[in-house]
Amino acid sequence: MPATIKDVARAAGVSVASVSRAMNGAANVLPDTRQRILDAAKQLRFTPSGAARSLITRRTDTIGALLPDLHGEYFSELIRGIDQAARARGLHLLVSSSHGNADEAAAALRAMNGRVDGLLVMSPHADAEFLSHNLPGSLPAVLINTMIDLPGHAAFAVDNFGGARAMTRHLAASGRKRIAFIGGPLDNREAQERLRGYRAGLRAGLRESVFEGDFSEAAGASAGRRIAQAKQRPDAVFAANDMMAIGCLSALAEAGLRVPDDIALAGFDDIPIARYVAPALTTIRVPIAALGTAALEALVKSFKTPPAADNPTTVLPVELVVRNSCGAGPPARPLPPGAAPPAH
Amino acid sequence: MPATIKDVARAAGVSVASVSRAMNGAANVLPDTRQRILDAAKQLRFTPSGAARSLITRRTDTIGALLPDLHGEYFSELIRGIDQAARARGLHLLVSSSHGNADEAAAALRAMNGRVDGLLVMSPHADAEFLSHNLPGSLPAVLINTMIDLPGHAAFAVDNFGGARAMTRHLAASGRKRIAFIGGPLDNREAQERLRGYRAGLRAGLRESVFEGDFSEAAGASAGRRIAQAKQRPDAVFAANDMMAIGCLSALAEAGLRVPDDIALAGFDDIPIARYVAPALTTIRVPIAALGTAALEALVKSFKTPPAADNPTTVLPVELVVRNSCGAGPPARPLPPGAAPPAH
DNA sequence: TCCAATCATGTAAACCTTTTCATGACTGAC
DNA sequence: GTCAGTCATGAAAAGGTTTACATGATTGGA
Repeated sequence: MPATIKDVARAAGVSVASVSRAMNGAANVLPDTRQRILDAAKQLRFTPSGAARSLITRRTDTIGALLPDLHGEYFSELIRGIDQAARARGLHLLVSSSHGNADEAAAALRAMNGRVDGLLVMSPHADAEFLSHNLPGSLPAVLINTMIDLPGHAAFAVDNFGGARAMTRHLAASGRKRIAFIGGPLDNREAQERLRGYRAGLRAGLRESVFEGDFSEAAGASAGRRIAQAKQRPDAVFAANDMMAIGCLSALAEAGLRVPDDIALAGFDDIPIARYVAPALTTIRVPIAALGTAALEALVKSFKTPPAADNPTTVLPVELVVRNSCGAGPPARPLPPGAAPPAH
Repeated sequence: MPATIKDVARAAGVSVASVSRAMNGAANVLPDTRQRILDAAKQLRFTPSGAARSLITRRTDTIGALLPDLHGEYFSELIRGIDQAARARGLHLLVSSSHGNADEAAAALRAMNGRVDGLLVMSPHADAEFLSHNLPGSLPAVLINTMIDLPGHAAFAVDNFGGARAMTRHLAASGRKRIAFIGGPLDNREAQERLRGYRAGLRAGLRESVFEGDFSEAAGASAGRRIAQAKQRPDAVFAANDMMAIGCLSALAEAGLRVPDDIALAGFDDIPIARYVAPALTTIRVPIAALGTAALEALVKSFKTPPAADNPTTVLPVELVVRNSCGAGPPARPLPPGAAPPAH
């Protein structure tokens, strides 16, 4: 039974309207009265109820983020980008993660209604049909990494296709002949795009060789073991993300293969760990945090001016980062100091 | 202008009460009526307003987390533990981070009121006085890693002191004579405890040698440079967290020192990266995710039965993990596959 | 055939705040 | 001394939902 505005009003001997004014710093309240109210409020440990307040205000100062997951380096970076931009605007963050199926995701979406001013959506279930059915009516939303165009909603994505193609071409250009690919989950848009980029990057004459994976380190290790034993062993492995590349690296090492001498290795994402493994991982740098920031900023902008109906997805460019794991990197060198965020 | 329950009632030709009942699956509504209401609701894309609902229900199904930061491996792990436990109970997560000063933290605390059912607080500003002044009255809260006892609130912490003492003793036992320590932020409780543990672990005869740091990789590198040039160079470095140890590692390598041959190195936390650096980092494993889970579970429990007034902080045990960086680890070996979470 | 019980549905209060409008006191100018 | 204007304050509506209570219809038993 927390104190309400009424309790404060009674204690200060004024009306609730005056309390509201005093608490919100309205100009027209006598210094004397204001002080009496503030004292009473502090005394009673009064804090206005966010629910009641946003019911009448129609603002929550909160944005919701629907993410497939919360942990791991990738999401840590994404959340960092979102949080940074949100904080700069005094917005809070309501996160919701890991929806096993579309129904759960829909429920999460519904639960956000009335609690957030807008939505950031990055979900494997977020196809056009799902969204148009489940997005609470007229709640602004920005789509992340779903390669779909939903009229009235801004969308951001990373150039997964271009990055994967560039990496494949780089491996081919450095003389690798049999380039294997470890794929991500089949139903994942990003994984699909990366696979498509790999295929586009293979020059005529290079044979495609795809191993299945699911973006996890364990899957990378498993693929690595199969690759090490393949009769026609690949001389390069391109994993659809860094975590799989790292898993693969350990499997290759266990099998006695040297990276990059016996086999080149590359990843995708450039998560912080990529710099630290030995050999350091050649990868595609994805502006993960920038993706989050851009999405949040677009969302805030759409509060004022709803985006035009025809809004093609904004594709953020990626960058090839050559390190030692593909044999074309700089000579072995100490770890770069790096401008790292405080750990805790 | 999202549809409200009234719109649905009108469309279905019933009262708002019936709509509410139908939407919430109450038993006493005719199948025929229910279907009509559900159809109308779907047609109008109606989603109940969370604000209005929790205003009357006095439940939000959301828990708030006040954290000093959101990114980095440490918080990623912590959030993972919290999120996992929250999801299992159908709770949402409202996060708030990085409060430069106590006023900001207080504002964040206030903003949570009426939007959450309970609070997880881990903040450098969270001392007993701050909390008793700023915690919205009668909002359940659980304290994390603040070494303070606040009557009526459960508290969890990891054994920073014991862990640091164990690590220092381990280094001493393996023959190191001059063990330097890189400290964390001076105002950080955990850092203070770890320093205390370091001191307790130094046997009589070993001299204390503390370098300043702030938990960031850059600070670790900076300390590493100073250590490499010290006239009486230490033969072991114990960093107050892993990120500083990693920064230190790169500085030592740049200075031409071999780890562990010339100098041993140890960290604290056992963040995922620790396994991957070369040489792999000896460290103290902190059950970060478990800390989050335990805190959330205690919070949920306190909804039903408020904790007793005398609730000593629950201290979670830590574990010494010996790897190669201290010279006492297993011989160089391939990376362990590890049971890693999917990356994204 | 009538009465009691059951049950679907409707009415209205309650949750807590903000904000519009009304009121009345006071100021200052004529 | 009156009147317009200024300004602090209060009364009350509004926001969207849940729920206790009221109502009226239907059923079943006597």
